Parts: sequence; structure tokens; C-alpha cells
Amino acid sequence: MISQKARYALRALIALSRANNSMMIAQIAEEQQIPRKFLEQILLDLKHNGIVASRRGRLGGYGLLMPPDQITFGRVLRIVDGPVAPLPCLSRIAYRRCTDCKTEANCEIRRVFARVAEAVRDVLDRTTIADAIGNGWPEIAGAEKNAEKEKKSVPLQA
Amino acid sequence: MISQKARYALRALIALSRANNSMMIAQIAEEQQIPRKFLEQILLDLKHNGIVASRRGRLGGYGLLMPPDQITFGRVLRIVDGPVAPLPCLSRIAYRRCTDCKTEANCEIRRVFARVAEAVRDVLDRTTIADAIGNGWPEIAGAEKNAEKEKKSVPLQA
DNA sequence: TAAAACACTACTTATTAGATAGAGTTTTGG
DNA sequence: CCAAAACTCTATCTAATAAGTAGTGTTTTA
Repeated sequence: MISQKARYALRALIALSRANNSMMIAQIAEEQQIPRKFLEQILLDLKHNGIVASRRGRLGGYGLLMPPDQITFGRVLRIVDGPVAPLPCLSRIAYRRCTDCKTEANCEIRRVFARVAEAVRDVLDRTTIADAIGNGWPEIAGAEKNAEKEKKSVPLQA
Repeated sequence: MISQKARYALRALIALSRANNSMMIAQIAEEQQIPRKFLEQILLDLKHNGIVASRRGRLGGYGLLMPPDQITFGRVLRIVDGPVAPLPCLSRIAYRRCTDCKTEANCEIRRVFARVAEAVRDVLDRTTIADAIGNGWPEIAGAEKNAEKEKKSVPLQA
């Protein structure tokens, strides 16, 4: 099971992608029904990991640091939940040998779960936020809408 | 990540399959380096779920209730760890609606993880203990060895 | 009939999930 | 220039879960 936190993170990123503009924490929190202070931490974490950028002060807010079709589910999950692998000894970002199994190469359990891990990565590392919402970025059809919003948009800071 | 408990369960079942005979808890615990009292609980749980059978008293022990090629990883994991699905709303054994998402049918996150769930089940529900150890049961080649052991073997109780 | 083995239930302890709280730092409208 | 608005950071809290321990009860058989 993925954590609630990871789901919040994904929902926030989807919201930001749809908005096609920066949004304030409070705005995302209300729209997505996410506890505001919890969302703050999540966004901060995503910022520290180069997914989003922010701006402080009165016209502050968060925005994507890259187009939605470059943000994979796998990357977000690894930031928020840690390893995606079903066993520590199969993790790429946090490999840890299993203390008990003698020789990793012929561990029956590892062999089976290696196939699970591969299947999971096959989906998570190939599916982006853009795939999830069903379009790329920037929205080509929304050119006029974008132009209108650009007046109000302010540069964000990584 | 799957739990340590699930790994112990799988290892115990692999040991029982290899032994091709009933084993005492203490025997499995020592061989597999599993805390004995913890293993007791696990085996009891597997017994309550029809995977293994036991016999009490002096010549007691545990044995498989079905051939290893009929015990899938998925079944064991669901008994020991609960749902295999990445989201409650994708679980077959413990479905729970996500409180927050309005309409399940067009939840972007659910759509993506449905593909993950399918991929995971594809491996876990098709892979058996026999697959993991690389042979079926009973061992056709071990006919004489089996006959020898049959003298000592005692019927187990489901 | 007592020792050996499983059966059951309750407890413990450490970690994690899911928040909440609050003080600090930037930014900007007036 | 300053106060309100918004992000930043760190600490704390509570409930649940993971992983294991403990102890008493029940069954079997040498």
C-alpha cells in the first residue's frame, strides 16, 4: 500500500499541472481536501527534490519546475515513500542486504520478487503526471488562456 | 516492502516443501533462523488458512496441506500481510473506497495504480512455492527416498 | 503419566504514519 | 517602512503497526 502522503503529493502535482500556473498552498489544500500543514511539508519535500519551485510573500505559491510529462510516478513515490522495491535487497535507492539469506544470488524469495519489482518499475517509471491526466504540457489548445494568465504569473525560485 | 513476517512464512513453506515431510517448529526455526515463538504464530495462521496442517504431541510437527505447486506467493502474502494491492480501492480481499476521491471511475491515481496492481498480481498469483524452488511435488525422482520416510511419517490434522 | 510438541492469548517495545503547532523568514501593498 | 500574507523549518503528538516475547493451556505418546 502506498501512503496517504504519497497520494497527497501526486494529487497536488496533478492539481498544479492542471492549473498550468503557480498555486498557493491553501488553494491546493482546499481544492484537494488535504490537511494544509501536512501539505506544506510535502511540497517542501518535493521542492528540496527539485520537482517544484516556490515563491514567498504576498503573491507566493508553488509551481512545477518541469513539464508534467517529465515527472514520473516512480520519482514522486521514491521521494515521499522511499523505495518502491518489495525487498530491501532489491532497492536501487536504498539497497540493504538481507541479514538472513546466505547467498543473495540463489535466494528463492528474492528471485520471485525481482520479477515483481521489475513489473512495478515498468509502470511507475514510465508513467508521468501528464499520462495520468491525459495530456502534455503546456496545453497547446490553451494558448490564449495562458497568455491571459501570464500577466499575473511571477517567477518561482528553485 | 513486504514484511519480515511474510518472508518468514515463505521461507518456512519452502523448507517444508524441500523436506517433503512434516517438520517440527523448532527444526524449521533453527534451519531458517527464525525466532521460534514468532514462527509458531505464523504457522498457526497458515494452518487456520488451510495451507498447512499440524499434529501435536511427541511426534508432532507441521506439513503442507497441498502440493507446493498449488501454493501461490499471492495467497501466502494475503494471509500474512493482508492486501497485495497498492491502494485500498484496488484490493480484492479488503476493498475500501478512498474517502477523498469523488468518483472512483475517473481517479487518475487509481487508474495508474490499477496497472501496477495487475502487474503485481500477474507475478504473485501465478508463481508458486514449487516455481520458486524449481520443482514440483511429489518429487518423482525421489520415490525410494519417500518410501523410506513414509515409515516415520504420521498423518497431520487440518 | 510426564515430557514434548502444538495452541492460544496477552503483552512489550520500537518504528512509522499522519498529522499539528508554532516560531522564523520573505515579499509586497499601502 | 511596516504589517499582513505566504512560504520555511523543526519539534511534537497520537494511533497504528511491526516484530517479537512470555506464559499458560491442550494433546499425544513413549
